[in-house]
Amino acid sequence: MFPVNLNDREDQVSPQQADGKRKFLGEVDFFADKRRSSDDTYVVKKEDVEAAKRELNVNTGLQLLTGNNGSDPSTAGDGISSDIENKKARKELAELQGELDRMNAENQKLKGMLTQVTNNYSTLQMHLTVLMQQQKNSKTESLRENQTIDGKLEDNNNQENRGAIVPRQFLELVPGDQELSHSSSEERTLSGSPAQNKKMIVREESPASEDWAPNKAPKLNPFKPGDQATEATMRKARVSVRARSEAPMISDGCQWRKYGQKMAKGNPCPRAYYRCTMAVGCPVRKQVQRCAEDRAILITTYEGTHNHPLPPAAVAMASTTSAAANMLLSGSMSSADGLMNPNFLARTILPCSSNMATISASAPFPTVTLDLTQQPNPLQFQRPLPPTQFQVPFAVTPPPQMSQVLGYNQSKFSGLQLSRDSTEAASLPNEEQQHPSFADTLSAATAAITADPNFTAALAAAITSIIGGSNPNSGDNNTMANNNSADVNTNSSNKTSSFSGN
DNA sequence: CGACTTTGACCTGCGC
DNA sequence: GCGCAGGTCAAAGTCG
Repeated sequence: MFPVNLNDREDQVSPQQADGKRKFLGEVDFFADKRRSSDDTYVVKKEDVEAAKRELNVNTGLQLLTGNNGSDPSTAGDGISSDIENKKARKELAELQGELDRMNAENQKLKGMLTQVTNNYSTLQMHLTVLMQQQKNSKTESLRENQTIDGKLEDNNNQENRGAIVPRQFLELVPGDQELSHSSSEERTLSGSPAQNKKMIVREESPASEDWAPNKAPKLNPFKPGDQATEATMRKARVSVRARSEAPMISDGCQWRKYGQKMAKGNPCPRAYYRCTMAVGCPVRKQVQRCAEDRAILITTYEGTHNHPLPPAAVAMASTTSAAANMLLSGSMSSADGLMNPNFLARTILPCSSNMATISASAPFPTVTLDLTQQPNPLQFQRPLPPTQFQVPFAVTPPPQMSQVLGYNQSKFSGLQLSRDSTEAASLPNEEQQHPSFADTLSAATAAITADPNFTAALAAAITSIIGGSNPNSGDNNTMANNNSADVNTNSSNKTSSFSGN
């Protein structure tokens, strides 16, 4: 499959080694005489080569077919010996096939085990999340009591609480030092997802210690000077999600507040700027813009990492983007040219998807693009990319996690015959256990993305389960349909027509 | 009335 | 230094 330059390989051994190899392999050194007689001239006559081949009966064919082929000139006219060889070949073939069957069976078994382990891991993680949440709540209560007794204990308790902030464990893909640099002990409650039906208590940053700051102030984390560069780079790293959606914005479980809109050069559609409002001082921002070539494609670019607990639905997208950004950065930092191996990243992000993961090295920010618009349509593979982008097509294989994706928002896609994850599917009625072919499934998924922007978050949830093991099924659909009321397109595109000269 | 959006102005970085 | 483009601010407007 990979072209191998034999000459290059030959170059890797010394002449002495090469000579030894040739003797061992029974090869002929066409250059030996020439080398001996004339050190500088390596002229080989074609006749010499042919004669040498005849003499040593060198077979340069690959002989990949082991079946009996009567017309094979190499065996013609050698009846008895060819029969023996054929039998031997058949025997070897049978052995190989047996071996292949064994390996296939083992492979299937391992796949099943992997699926089971993944599911168990997800379940355990959810349990852990809930338990730690409860523990954190109780600690917060005790902290409040301690504060009334002795204010000096606050720091110690904060230290403890840092370890107890659980929901962020899925977000801890970034260096942990940016976590909770809060100086304020002010608390507020956030309504969690209906799935958890709990109140999540978060420490709220005072404006003075705000992690994120406007342009005028440095956007760096103030508490650990040594990691400012890391934090700055982390903030710069971006994850872009391309999704086909008629909705103005994909729902990712977070609350966003629009703080600006701008006409970007080269795109008649305006770009909207959103800031996460789930916690004061959350540095996460996102940009939403329609694709210039195809207005049905919504490009959402995330930047930064949440510094507060998130509902499961938001965890999915947040950890996906965070993981992608982190991997991008860790890779870019470790490679000389600032680019990591695109194959590695892309496969890590979407290891079993037919979608595209694109890494852009274009300045100023390293960007990972998760392209969820890719359909089984070969034309889409011809989409031109900027020269600084790599595009990695993935083999279409039906991953176990895919069923999680497809089942995530099943209620929204009635009639698609999608199953939940493998463990859940076992308990479903028969008609729900029927798995569609993967091609159908993929088409359905694409249709679902097109039909409902929430699906994008569901897909991200599954991606997350691949990356970090969080359970996308833990999300409640209701949390996905959050109160994002901003409308880049309806408002803006109407205005866009008046901006058309731009 | 509070939360949110809109939109013009401003700031910053970059290329020339 | 200047102009441009991206990004952000903040006052005004809108909405429930």
